[in-house]
Amino acid sequence: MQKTDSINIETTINSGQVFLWNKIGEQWVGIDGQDIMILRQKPYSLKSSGNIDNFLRRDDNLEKILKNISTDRTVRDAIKQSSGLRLIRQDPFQCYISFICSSNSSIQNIKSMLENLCRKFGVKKEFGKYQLHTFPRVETLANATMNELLDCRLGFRAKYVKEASLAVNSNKIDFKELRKLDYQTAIRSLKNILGIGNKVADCIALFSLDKLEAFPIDRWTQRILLKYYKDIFCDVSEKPLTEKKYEKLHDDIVKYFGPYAGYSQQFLFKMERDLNKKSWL
DNA sequence: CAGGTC
DNA sequence: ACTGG
Repeated sequence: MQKTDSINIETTINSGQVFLWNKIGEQWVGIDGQDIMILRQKPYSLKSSGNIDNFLRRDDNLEKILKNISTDRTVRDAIKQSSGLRLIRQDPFQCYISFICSSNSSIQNIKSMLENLCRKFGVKKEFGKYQLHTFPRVETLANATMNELLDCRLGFRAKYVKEASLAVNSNKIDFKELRKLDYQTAIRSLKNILGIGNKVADCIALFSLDKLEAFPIDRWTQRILLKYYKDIFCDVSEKPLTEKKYEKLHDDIVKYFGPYAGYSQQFLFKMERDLNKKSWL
């Protein structure tokens, strides 16, 4: 069991995993599916209408995982810089829609799109002294019209969100089943959905389906690989990856970083964005 | 140009 | 191609 006080809430929220969070005074208030969470570092307090231990992956043997990925020097430095950073286990539907919305967008804009969806399709819920809209239910989003989705400023992602919601509503996508499948099979299934490519599938797999070998390769990850690992992954560049190059690179990455590669990616991503002074939520 | 995808 | 900075 890990120490409860070793979680750095701000670092964890501000690491590109979650978007529907706001800092109100000293508290971070966020939405995970139908749940509302209120997290505070000082004095330390974690409150949730749902299961906070599940959200924070308290079942992970963090000591073992960090020790495992620390064999790489750059990852070891990244862990030191962002101590208390945790991987989060998100509501799968929210995670799925969130990262479909993430394509070719900024963190601030992704947050805005998701807030619009919650305001329009979510249910008002009270928790503590706060009242906010939860994330839309599958059925609600599946029944949304294109115009309603376009009103949420989703742009070309509107049709992806519509199709993706219909797929879940019809059980073509079943998160409980995907969770049981191995990484490759789950990824293949997710990629059948319009709007989900390799990178988005990896984010969904890592942040909501317990696939710790998922290693989302985006622009930042490519820069990281080029900057720190060019001798290990020979043909990396800044150019967009083709389908096959992504898969080949991912294979090599898992061989190098190991079964907890996704944890490595999270620390590296956080480190490099902070280094370049990129803003979060 | 933005944590990509079709 | 949407959209916002």
